[in-house]
Amino acid sequence: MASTFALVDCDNFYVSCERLFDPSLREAPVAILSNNDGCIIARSAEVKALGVPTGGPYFKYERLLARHGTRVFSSNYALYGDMSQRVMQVLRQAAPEVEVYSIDEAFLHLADTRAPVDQARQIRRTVRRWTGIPTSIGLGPTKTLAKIATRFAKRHPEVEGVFDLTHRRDVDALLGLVHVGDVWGIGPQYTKRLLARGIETARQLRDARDAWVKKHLTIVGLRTVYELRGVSCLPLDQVRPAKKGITCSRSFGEPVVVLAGLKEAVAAYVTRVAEKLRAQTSIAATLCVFITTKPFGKGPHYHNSYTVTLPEPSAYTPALIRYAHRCLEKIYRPGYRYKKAGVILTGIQPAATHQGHLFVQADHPGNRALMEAVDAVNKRWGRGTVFFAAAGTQQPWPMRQQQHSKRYTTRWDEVPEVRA
DNA sequence: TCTGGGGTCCTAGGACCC
DNA sequence: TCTGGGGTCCTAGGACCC
Repeated sequence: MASTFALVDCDNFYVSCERLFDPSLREAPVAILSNNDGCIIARSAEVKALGVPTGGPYFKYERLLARHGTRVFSSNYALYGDMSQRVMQVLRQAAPEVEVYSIDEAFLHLADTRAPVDQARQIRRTVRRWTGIPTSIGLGPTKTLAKIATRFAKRHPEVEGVFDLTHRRDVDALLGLVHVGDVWGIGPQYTKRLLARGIETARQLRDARDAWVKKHLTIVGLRTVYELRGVSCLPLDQVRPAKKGITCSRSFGEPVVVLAGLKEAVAAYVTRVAEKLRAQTSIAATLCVFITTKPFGKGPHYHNSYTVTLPEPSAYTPALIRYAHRCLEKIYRPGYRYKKAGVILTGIQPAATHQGHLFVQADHPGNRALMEAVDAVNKRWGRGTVFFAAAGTQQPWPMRQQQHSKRYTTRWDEVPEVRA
């Protein structure tokens, strides 16, 4: 028997997290900014109604938002990550099979296949009661249709947060109303191609010719089309696979010109990716560094990257910093105003199974013990308590984060206070 | 003049997602 | 003045091998 997918999607997740800990926000328009306070990445319903798009640059909308009394926050991932875990924990108790798809979404297979809507309502109530986070839930025979159902649930308050798209007749009618660019898996480029072909709705996409879709949208697009037809091609992935690449990159608050500044930034990013690498008990075989002046601003642009294969896969921060600095020296050109740099680790493999190289001692036991000690201290006392001198103490490239809320749930000194 | 063909591996680039 | 960051997968093309 074909099973039903449920997609649980938190409503305005970052905004909901902020509102949870500051009740004065509940009636106010709220917007959350990206790193560097550059873009608007989450909006309350009021802000959406103002026509402010996701990803819109903050400086463009700053005045409009202020005029409507919008409360604006820098993103607080410590808080959102922690709240996300709480929501997912509730879902795991409520359903036998759960795929955590993103920080604010999960696909489920429901235990009781007879009354999925009742069950979805129950899950929604429980998440709300135990975590305070509001959600919407869409049901469908495929993930792609469940996505569309969720969108509908969010846009039509009369369905009270749950919409069921498991019945054929409903699907047929609804797909005719969904713009093709709003289908999961159809981005701006594919939308352009489809519109040029006269395909404007999800229903037209569903009925498109397989051969044409495969040719112009690849096998990925064809899977989407099958999913729209009710043929499930994207299974529920319950176990999160180990990461294949780990990246840390940042735009600089102020452009960086000198090599020494870039070196400090890159060392800090290496520190971060190496932490993530060790947290999943892996080692990396390849390291890539990139620097760029793009994409905005006047003047000559320069973008370059350099990739090294390590003599032996490693998760040892000082060694990785050394190689990253060598990469940087290869690509650095003086005279440019660099806006962003990043570090990417690939060739990731489990630390346990690695067969050590006889003559390369990058990861001898002393190094591993040192990393374990550093990670333990930073876990206990907060990230960055112990760090490598190469990452600098001045940080000439600070992120702008001017409107940070407190880390209510993860820092003892920032827990909410209750006054009698 | 006429000079194979198929398989594998790797990488860069492009598309998508939240 | 001011435009995020971290991922995934697929394809095409080149290198290399037999």
